[in-house]
Amino acid sequence: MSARIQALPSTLPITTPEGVFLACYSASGLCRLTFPSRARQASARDNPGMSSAQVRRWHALTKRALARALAGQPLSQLPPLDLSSGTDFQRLVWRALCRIGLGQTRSYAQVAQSIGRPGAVRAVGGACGANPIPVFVPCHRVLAAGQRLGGFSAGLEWKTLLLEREGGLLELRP
DNA sequence: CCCTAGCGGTGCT
DNA sequence: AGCACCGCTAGGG
Repeated sequence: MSARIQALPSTLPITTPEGVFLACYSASGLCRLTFPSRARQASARDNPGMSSAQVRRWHALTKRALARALAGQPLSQLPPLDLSSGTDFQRLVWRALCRIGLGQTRSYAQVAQSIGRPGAVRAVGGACGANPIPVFVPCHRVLAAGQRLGGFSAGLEWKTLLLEREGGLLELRP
């Protein structure tokens, strides 16, 4: 019986002025961040007492960085991001998103261009929607052509809020 | 504004 | 293999 201390993904809450986010950690880092939702998030807190020292350290970084992001400030140090859940294409897109700086935006077409798949515009939208770590992997900085807001799976209010906080806000047409 | 066609990746059968 | 989604886009009423 291997005393394999299985580092089960643990999900921990983060209380912010905007509501309670949930951060999920795998053995290799932050693997998911979910927006507050009016729907119950009660069950999501699995084993708060069972998180390892490392997870608690990562969580401290996540909390601080999220607070800064919501204030429109540059991120502080992040925990390692575990993006292994994605396909090759999705990870390619997510890496590209990480190169969009604070206060900047790109179009889905520009992102597609930047990863050398100029035709995969729509697929880029799909990959953005599959982004497991929004806010830190800034999928909200990708707009539709003509500075239109485009979509956001977690709800367009979040996309708008994040863009407003980052100040890179122009006028967008709904 | 609306509609349409074409697009690439993903997931389900 | 096929098919139906899509956070898209360009082009044409």
